[in-house]
Amino acid sequence: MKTAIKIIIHDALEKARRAGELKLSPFPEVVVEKPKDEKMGDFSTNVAMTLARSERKNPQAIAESVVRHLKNGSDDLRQVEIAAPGFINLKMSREFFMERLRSVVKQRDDFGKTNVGQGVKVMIEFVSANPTGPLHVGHGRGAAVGDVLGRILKKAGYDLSTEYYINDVGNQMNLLGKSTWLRYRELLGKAVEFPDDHYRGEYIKDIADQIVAQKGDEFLNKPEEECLPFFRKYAKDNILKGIKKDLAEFRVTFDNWFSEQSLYENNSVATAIEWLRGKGHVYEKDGAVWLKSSAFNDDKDRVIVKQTGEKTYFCSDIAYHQNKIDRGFKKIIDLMGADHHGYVPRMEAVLKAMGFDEKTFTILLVQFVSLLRAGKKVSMSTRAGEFKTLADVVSEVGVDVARYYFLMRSSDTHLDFDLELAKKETPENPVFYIQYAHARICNIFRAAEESGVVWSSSDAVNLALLNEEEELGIIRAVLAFPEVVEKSAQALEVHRISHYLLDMVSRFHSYYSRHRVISDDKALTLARLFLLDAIRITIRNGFALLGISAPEKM
RNA sequence: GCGCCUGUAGCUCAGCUGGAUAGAGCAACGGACUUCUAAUCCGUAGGUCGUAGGUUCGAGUCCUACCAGGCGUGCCA
Repeated sequence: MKTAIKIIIHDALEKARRAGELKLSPFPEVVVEKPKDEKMGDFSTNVAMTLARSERKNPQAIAESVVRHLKNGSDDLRQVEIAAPGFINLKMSREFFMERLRSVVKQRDDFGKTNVGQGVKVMIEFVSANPTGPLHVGHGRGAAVGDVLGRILKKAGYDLSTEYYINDVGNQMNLLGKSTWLRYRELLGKAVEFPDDHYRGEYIKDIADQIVAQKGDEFLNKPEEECLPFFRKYAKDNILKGIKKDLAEFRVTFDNWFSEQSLYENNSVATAIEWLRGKGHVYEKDGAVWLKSSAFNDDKDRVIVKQTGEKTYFCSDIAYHQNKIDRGFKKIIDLMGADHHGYVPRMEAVLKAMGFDEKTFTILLVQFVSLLRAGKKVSMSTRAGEFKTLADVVSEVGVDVARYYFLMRSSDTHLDFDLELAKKETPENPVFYIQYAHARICNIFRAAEESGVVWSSSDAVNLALLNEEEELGIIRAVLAFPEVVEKSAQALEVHRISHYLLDMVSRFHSYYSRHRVISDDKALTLARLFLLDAIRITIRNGFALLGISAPEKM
């Protein structure tokens, strides 16, 4: 919608230049926004102010000149005003809005689609939690944000792939295998000493239990080294299966699950190191191999091969990202928990060293989640305290609520997730507020059908009857949806969608309480049903982006 | 010490990449169900945008310094 306005203003500027009134070098970027107060107009632009300096004229004079050329341009304009200190406020004709409202209903599920992405290949990697235990609430936030970001990017016209990187090698895997093996021995009556740095969770015992059931004491008298590979793999597979199940229930799916181990098996890690060595980005010191990341803005150089000959986690991550580049992704997004933020500069250094445009590599940090119950912090310790896994939270509050809570705040602020508040079906809980609007609309359609109204979205419906101030406000809000999607995609911010829906829907609730939709005035009834259909479509499409259901009854 | 995030109404948070008189929800107070769903709506009250400077026509937004909270600063992942 705003692009249409941009073009109109652009044309007016062009005419002003030809008339010799403005120099326009350089030609300014036209910024169109919505005025704070809807009474001032439907749109406004500040070009006159931004031009003041380069034109060496005062904004008022520039605005006057632009407006002169605006007036005899477009049928869509109803009124043009200049406001101090130089804003140009535009009011659009009714037809301008009504045409677009019709197109919302025609587009249905596609409403909100844009093409800012222009089919650019994007990879977004998220969650990527070690398969050493079930997902916790923090992972849940990352999962929700990553998943929704993906949906938004797709809607905005990107060619998107989502991926989960599985850290299935290295020290953590060894600890996992060892932990399981120890629990196994314990179950079979051996006295074991369980080290502090091993995985102590109950789930390890469950896995050991399964192994006992399947394999009996087969491993009891074998040496540790012979047992560990089996325990490692068994525990990993088991936990990974659980992670996949939890995510699926949370409505999060991935296009690809990428194994770290595969990078070793096909020699990618070694190849990556050699490649960097060839470029002179790698050197040896103290018996280890270092990446010269400090040459690319990192605080210091980083070890990629330890003295022991083992590769670090960072090392395979280098190979992994080289792999992403090789697969042709032009935009690479990594989601990480904020506790990993120390990792950002070195990762950026790697991408720079590999010659990848730094502007198209983004690490998004998702801040912590504090789980509360009625205002009191829920302990997140591994000890069998209160709810701590994602699955637990989901089963308590439901998927819709859980997702909404993770998505309602900007991801770079800490999030308080209060379980009691989340369960309340009151205005304190915005999910229900939005869902209720949808259910209400569906109910009106049911009532209309029951009373014999035959509604349609045909062009014969006279939208000019939508004259109420509230109606025009809602129409404007509905039509803004594609821009919200676009902005979310550009800023990589999911919470904009939640906030938008809340605002749009509150206009509907307010409208609902002031005006009846179904009345004896048949033409007006049809026009209002048309509007409600558009609102309903927008709620559904918005919820589809958030992965939240839109119930027809509540 | 250094780095990252945050600081906006009593509470939880927005603020559209620098625009017009800083906005919602909750909590408080007062109203609205004989109607298409009251899981709703209407009204009142609530502010030194952490502090101090700077940049300009214009700053909650940008730059600098400081204060407070969180996180990080491994040959862990």
